[in-house]
Amino acid sequence: MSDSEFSEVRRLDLFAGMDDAHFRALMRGAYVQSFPPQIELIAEGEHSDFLHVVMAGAVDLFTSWNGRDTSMATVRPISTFILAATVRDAPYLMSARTMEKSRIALIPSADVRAVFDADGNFARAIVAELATCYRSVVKSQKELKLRNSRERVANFLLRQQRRAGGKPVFDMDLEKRRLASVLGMTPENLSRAIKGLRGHGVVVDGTRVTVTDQNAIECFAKPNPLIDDLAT
Amino acid sequence: MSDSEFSEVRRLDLFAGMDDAHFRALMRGAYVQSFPPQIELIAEGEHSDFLHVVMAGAVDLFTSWNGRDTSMATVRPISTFILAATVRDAPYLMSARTMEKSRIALIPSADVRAVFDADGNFARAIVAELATCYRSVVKSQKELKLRNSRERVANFLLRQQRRAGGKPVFDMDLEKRRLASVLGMTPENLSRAIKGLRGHGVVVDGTRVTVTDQNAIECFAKPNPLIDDLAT
DNA sequence: GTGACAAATTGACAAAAATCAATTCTCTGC
DNA sequence: GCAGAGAATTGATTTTTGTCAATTTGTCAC
Repeated sequence: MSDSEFSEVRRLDLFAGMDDAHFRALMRGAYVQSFPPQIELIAEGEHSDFLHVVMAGAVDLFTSWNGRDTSMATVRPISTFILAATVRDAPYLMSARTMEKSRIALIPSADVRAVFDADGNFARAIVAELATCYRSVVKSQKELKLRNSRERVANFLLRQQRRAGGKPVFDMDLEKRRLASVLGMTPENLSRAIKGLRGHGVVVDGTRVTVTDQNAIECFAKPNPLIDDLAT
Repeated sequence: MSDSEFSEVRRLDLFAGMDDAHFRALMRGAYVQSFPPQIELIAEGEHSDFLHVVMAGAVDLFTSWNGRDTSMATVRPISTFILAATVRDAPYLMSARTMEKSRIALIPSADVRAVFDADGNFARAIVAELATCYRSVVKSQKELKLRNSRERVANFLLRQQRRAGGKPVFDMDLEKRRLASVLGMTPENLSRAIKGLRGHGVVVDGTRVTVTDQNAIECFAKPNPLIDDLAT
């Protein structure tokens, strides 16, 4: 692991507050590896031997059942995934694959659990992280159950706009077929939903989104902080 | 709080391992209250002042948006809810109401956070509980995205059967309109789905479920531990 | 640039699910 | 036991979503 990577990991909320000796103990067993695109990093059902940290690139968390599959989330730098499986010492509920060339740090789960017992700050950070993850799945579940597909698309675009700085023109940083899967619909339906939003002040051309009438789209989407705010 | 209630709370996974002095400190500020059915205990968006523990009865966690609403989960004794909001000191994402006459213990959130800092065992228990909650929402989200309504009903019945001891005849302990909402469908559709399962070895009469062909229903439902196991 | 391949779009259609209206059933309180 | 209210069911219909097939668009290696 390079020095700059080392300190990048160190700065993560999860590790920032912990004792330096403990952090170094964690990193001793860790290693960083580069993966090409479309590599399956973990498969659901496997036992969780490592906590993963995405240093660069992007990772898709997905799951399948009975021949169908669906994207649950995208993990972008710098953040961790499968923390819950690690602390519970339980099998992964989701599979993970690189979406692009990615650099991943792997920290042995056993070390995470050991240091957790020794370092109160780390324990607190884990609690905060888990609670945040939990709340984020709850929000996404609320969206799935309360909104139809067009509403989900509209609100996704508004969230994306905010992430991109709030300007009326911005980029979807996501392949459409994956977005469709994340939003729980087919790519065909996503196409139609996007077309349907033209009447509500949004035009999408390829990956470029233009909000022609901010008021109209917000009026249609009715974004709600208890669903759409990423932070709280 | 009565002595028996006190020790019931004490025995919860969340509190079982913690120091006795800390537990008593937590309980000092806590109080227990009885509520009639259909009382709204908390409303989404409110700030989380108390960790709630259901001692008796049942509580429905639900959420609404734009005039629609949906049940997210049912909390039965003895367990806590809204732990994530408490530890994050953040607003509730869901509302809660009693489904029947219920007895609820209320523990000030500030006390929970304070004792968390002082008691390593309690911190560990909170992490375990949060990770479990997180994984349970992930499972439920997987079910929503990967299964159609009839499959969701079939798997729900199998889960319920297991909870009830695995015998071929058992009770759904849930009102059908609420079950429909939990499973993300309308009551009308639930009715039809149940009728459709008659061809797959299950008959439902009122609240009584009879599995006439265990093999057939399992073959149709294809239950999966990574979705349907409550524990892992 | 060109060809090859994957992604995105479009239209026609099918399936799933929601809605609406009308009963029927099941409690509960009297 | 009976009335009334809410829950559950049923049928008819509409809306939403998914599926399939064909076409267009975009991207990347060469």
